[in-house]
Amino acid sequence: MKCCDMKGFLSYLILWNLSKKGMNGSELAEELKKRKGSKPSPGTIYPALKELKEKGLIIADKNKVYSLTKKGEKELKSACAIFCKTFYDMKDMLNCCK
Amino acid sequence: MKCCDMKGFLSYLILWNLSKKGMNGSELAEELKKRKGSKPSPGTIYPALKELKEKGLIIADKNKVYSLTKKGEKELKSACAIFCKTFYDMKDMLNCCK
DNA sequence: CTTTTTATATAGGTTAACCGATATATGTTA
DNA sequence: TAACATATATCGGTTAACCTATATAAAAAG
Repeated sequence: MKCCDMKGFLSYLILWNLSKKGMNGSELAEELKKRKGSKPSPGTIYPALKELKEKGLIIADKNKVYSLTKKGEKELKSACAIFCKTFYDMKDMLNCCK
Repeated sequence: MKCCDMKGFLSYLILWNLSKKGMNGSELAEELKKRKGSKPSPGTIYPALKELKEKGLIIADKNKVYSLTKKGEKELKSACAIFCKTFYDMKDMLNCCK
């Protein structure tokens, strides 16, 4: 166990980012870099997109710009609910690192 | 890959909870149940506590009530910073699930 | 003191999440 | 069109995170 590595939120963050704005794989990687500090590798981002697509949560247009399906929007909403319950006191966390 | 499973925050949440209040293992498990919905098993919680102790981030008193060390407080602060950077727009997430 | 319950500990195994390396496809410039 | 750059795809492997099952210790009840 590696403390506070904060893995496991890639798919969540992909859905979240795509809900804001349609993006292709590399734009998405840049977006994640802003959040995480390091850019996820192609071997991370494309398999993740593939799986989300196969699950019917996202779709791609001809230019491989991804966006959420209806199902994806529902999924994101429920994931947000879990997130918010888990970190119900996240506002205090904002103060913590000041 | 299992979408939106939100693993990987156990240690972070342990540190966070202990920073609020000293607790033993089973109290901590109850606290995590409130957040996650399901109670982490003994095989999850005690190895996690052991590792955090071995890393010098937490200490136990005679009654096995754990609290943060100075090092643990520093670690938590930096973990909070990472969390807040990664989820800088978490306020929007609160609205998302309304 | 004995029994029962509660708490803690640990070994072993599973898997989700991710990355490195590599290959191919697509676009861009000369 | 050739050379180069960028974007996408996939395989194979690693490991962090966690759980199940089981054992032991401690506390509470009888």
